[in-house]
Amino acid sequence: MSPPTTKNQKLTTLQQEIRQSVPFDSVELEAHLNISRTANVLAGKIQPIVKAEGLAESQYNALRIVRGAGKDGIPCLEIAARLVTRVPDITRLVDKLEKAGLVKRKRSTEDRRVVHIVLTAKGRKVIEKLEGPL
Amino acid sequence: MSPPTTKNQKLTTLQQEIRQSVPFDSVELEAHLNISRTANVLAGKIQPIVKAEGLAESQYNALRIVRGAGKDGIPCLEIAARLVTRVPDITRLVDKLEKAGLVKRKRSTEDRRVVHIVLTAKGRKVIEKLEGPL
DNA sequence: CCAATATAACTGTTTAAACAACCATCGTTT
DNA sequence: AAACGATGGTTGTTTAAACAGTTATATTGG
Repeated sequence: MSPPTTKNQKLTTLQQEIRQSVPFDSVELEAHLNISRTANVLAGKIQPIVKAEGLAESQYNALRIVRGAGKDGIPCLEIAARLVTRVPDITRLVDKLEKAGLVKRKRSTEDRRVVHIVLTAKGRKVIEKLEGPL
Repeated sequence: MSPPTTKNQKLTTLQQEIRQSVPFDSVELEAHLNISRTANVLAGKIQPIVKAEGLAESQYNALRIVRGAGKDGIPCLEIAARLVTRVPDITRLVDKLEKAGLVKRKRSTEDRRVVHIVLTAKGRKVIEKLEGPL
């Protein structure tokens, strides 16, 4: 159905680029696909950089949040709340960061339910090392 | 993208919204986070709709591509190439669609390497059912 | 004060994504 | 036509995401 497109053709819209022959049901849906695609492309550029330090993108974002919290640290759930993408399992994400020695857990004394996450020196070094390439 | 207005507080930038105290390293990075976040929010609205039919978003997108291919079907890898987000494991994605009875595999006679994916009547019905809500 | 409810974090389990290795078939070269 | 590399799909395995249920502490209402 789609006419054979040549490789060097100039493509302008997403519909052309993915050779979609059927019009989108709605402009909202098309917008969403465009945005998803853009996010995906950008993620593809960032992933290999942070991966060089053994981090996934969400882990790197979490690490930045922890750094922003300062030396008092930040409660676990607050990290999840601030992450740009929803992460339902912040515990295990922190597990990995802690296992890598980038953060450490500190049980709060005021409210013994909350666990504050604090950046370690190693964690700071990793973030700073990644600042340039990113 | 228009900043969402929450109950008590007017928020203008992503930095404020996620209460990020540290400035972003670069505008590119901030842009990426904005886009990722937008994509994530939109995905959160679409997911529950397609999930009602037992589909993940990538599965739904793949199903739309198969529909666009018409009755001759479409080679497996061509689906992967047209998907907006990278899916390295198109085989198992098709596995699930086939198991759900939404598509069927058809080995090509001209080139016995390629497998054409064809939409079933059930698959078409599911797509049409989802067109409204989406 | 005690029961009830809410909150913060953890754990178990299922499902999907990511990466690599593999098999079958085709086109080409000699 | 036999050998070669390229292409299209599949399979195995590791890792992360998603969902639900559990524990421990805090807060609230009677």
